[in-house]
Amino acid sequence: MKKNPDRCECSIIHQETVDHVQQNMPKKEELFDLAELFRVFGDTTRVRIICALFISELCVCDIAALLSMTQSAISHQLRILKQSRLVKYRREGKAVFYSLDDDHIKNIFAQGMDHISE
Amino acid sequence: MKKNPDRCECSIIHQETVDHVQQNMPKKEELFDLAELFRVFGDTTRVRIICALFISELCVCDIAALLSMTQSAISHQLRILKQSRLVKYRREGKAVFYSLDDDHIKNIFAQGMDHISE
DNA sequence: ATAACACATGAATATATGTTCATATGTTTA
DNA sequence: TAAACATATGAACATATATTCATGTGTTAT
Repeated sequence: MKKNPDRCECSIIHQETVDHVQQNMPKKEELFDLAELFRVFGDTTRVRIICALFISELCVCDIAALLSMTQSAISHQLRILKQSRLVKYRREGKAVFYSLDDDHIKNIFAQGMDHISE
Repeated sequence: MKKNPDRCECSIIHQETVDHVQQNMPKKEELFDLAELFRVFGDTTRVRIICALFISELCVCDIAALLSMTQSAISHQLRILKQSRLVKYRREGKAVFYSLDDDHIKNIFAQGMDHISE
């Protein structure tokens, strides 16, 4: 996944436009972080977990039962959601309850739904 | 990537909650499509292309030069964006100009930026 | 204390995916 | 028509990642 060939093999057609865009683009690192966030949303299991948590706080076993998946698989995915600061959790005895920890997810998902149902 | 073990190995703790969530969740196929859309946003190159197109319509070579990547790599990614109905294109002589074809992307990206800059 | 339960996690495996390379397609110009 | 250019695309390769399996950690109950 190298990303810096010496130069583009095409002759550049619109240098001024390219310069203008270059000057107004967000920084590469910022866009990397943005892609990283969307990558978290780009998995069916995680999307289903998030949608479930829209409706109710749930413990790990609840989610596993709901999605017919193993506790381990769910736990791994919850870790990723935790690392992205999208879910929070609280311990209650042996159980750990997860819930959403972000106000933007709902809007992002709603907009996404709008797109796919066009 | 099997997703249907015979049953969750845990005893289910909150069956009523699980039932309630199950009844109110969007359909699995719908959530698959949603994840598929976000997966498209989950790559740095595609995110950078989209951000560039926020600013200006661009031909393939312009984008390749802008991102210091090969024409081929850009072309492959544009195909994915095309298939997801996120970009459109028009031909002008030898060049093909790409632009955004969706009103939701801007909102989704703005919300995403909000999240990462928290 | 020890067994049982809920959850977390490291390693391994299978699959998905982004880039490269070679080449094909479509358009313009000589 | 042929050459040059811009773009598209199939195959190969390398990397990323989701699930499984085995096992570790933390809590409760006996």
